[in-house]
Amino acid sequence: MEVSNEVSNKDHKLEREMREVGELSLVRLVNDSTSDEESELVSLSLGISSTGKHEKKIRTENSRENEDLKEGLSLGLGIRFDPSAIQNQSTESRCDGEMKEEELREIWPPSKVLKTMRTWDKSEASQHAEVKKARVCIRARCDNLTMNDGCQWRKYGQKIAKGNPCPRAYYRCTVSPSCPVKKQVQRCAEDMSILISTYEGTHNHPLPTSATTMAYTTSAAASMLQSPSLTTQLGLLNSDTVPLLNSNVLYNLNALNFTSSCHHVSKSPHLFFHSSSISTSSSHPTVTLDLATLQTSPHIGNFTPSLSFIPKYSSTNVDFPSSTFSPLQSSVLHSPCYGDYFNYEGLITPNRNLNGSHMNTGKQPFLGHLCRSNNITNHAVSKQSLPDSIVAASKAITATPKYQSAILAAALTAYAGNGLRENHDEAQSAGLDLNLGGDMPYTTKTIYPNSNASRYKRMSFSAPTAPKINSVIFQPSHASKSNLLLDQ
DNA sequence: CGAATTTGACCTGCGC
DNA sequence: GCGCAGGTCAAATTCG
Repeated sequence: MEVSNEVSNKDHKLEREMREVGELSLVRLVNDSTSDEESELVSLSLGISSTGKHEKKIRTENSRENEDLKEGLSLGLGIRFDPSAIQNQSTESRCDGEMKEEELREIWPPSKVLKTMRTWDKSEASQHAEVKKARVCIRARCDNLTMNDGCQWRKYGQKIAKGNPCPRAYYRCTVSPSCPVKKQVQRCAEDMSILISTYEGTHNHPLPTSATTMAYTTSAAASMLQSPSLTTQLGLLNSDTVPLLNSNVLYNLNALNFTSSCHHVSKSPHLFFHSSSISTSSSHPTVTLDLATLQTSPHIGNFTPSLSFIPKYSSTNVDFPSSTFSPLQSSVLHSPCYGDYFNYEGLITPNRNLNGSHMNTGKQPFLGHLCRSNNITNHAVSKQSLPDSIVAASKAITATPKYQSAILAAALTAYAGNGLRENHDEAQSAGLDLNLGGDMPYTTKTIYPNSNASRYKRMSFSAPTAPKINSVIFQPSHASKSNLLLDQ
């Protein structure tokens, strides 16, 4: 009995470690692909929450085990971060229709086979336990038990977290048994109608079209957060560039495939985010995207955020000049594309351009996408040409290699959200199927509530403790000028 | 009957 | 070192 337990524990250890190695390798890949100068980024990314010593250990482990992992990881790597791979994937799903769930399952071996792969994962992970993964937290009003992000999840645990009477459910991505992505779902204590979904990790497998938006968005947000280039160089950012990066994450987030009950979001013709935040808490750096305060206000142009940012990697406070919300962000948010990201069923519109041809091969500049989206008009919103400030911002960013990983992440997000349909009628006239995104149903059924109180006898219901985190917070303000505060 | 969920037990990290 | 809280495991249970 003891022996079998020991073996079992070793298996889990291996599983964790294998997943961790996958994450680290992926981080390296995305950085390598951005520029020649990314070697610095690689090490910084790896070192986000680890010491140099640990980093060294990771690399040693990686090289030792790399050969065995190669096969298991190569597919996911290519699809995840290689733009051409993304293009291929997208192209395939556009040409042949959405990659069906069944097809995905055929690609991956049965769970029993891949259980061995997970076992692999664990041995590495335990050795790299200190390497904390970035998380992307999404708050959205949703009546359903869970937000439909297009992925398949399997519940593996549930627990009451301190300060919230609602149980937190733990899910694992089951599209691929070796996928390291996890999700936590919990109701907001203050407002039970708000569902808080926290994503961790990056998918290492092909995703259903309906899931790509979330995947790329969370990936981009996480990359943004993890990018030392962004967090260490904030002194070079201005109020245009910060929203520039964030806008694309937020922009793409609006394509989330909410279930129909999330009408507050899915039926909104024009969406914008009241707030998003980045926290770099000691345990897990987290990007929080708040969809719960979405509004359909036509006065988006008045949206002026207050911004505070305390970079994790720098002890130096940075003062940003006051300014209104980035015109680029404003234009993006105003974009008909933005509003039309949801079709009338609240589903993601396909990644096609107005001609029905495939868009964005992954070689187009990031800003190009944004400019193009600005050209597609059909709504009664003001059209803005790209202001000089944005051009300046783009120059500033592209001239700074250290921003490139963040840009890449944002660009991937843009790719995922590219080729939006102008509206449903136009799509139909073009002979397109707007529902290519499909809607992979959840396999989970019950998350909340849990009546078994005895299980949580240790829980306490004290008020949430004051955040000890550094944060970036975008908040709406009706003041003429935004407040850019820095404190630590 | 296999797959998915539930839930008590256990592990781990962190603060004191 | 201890206790707490978050997170995970895995046997039992439920579901389709």
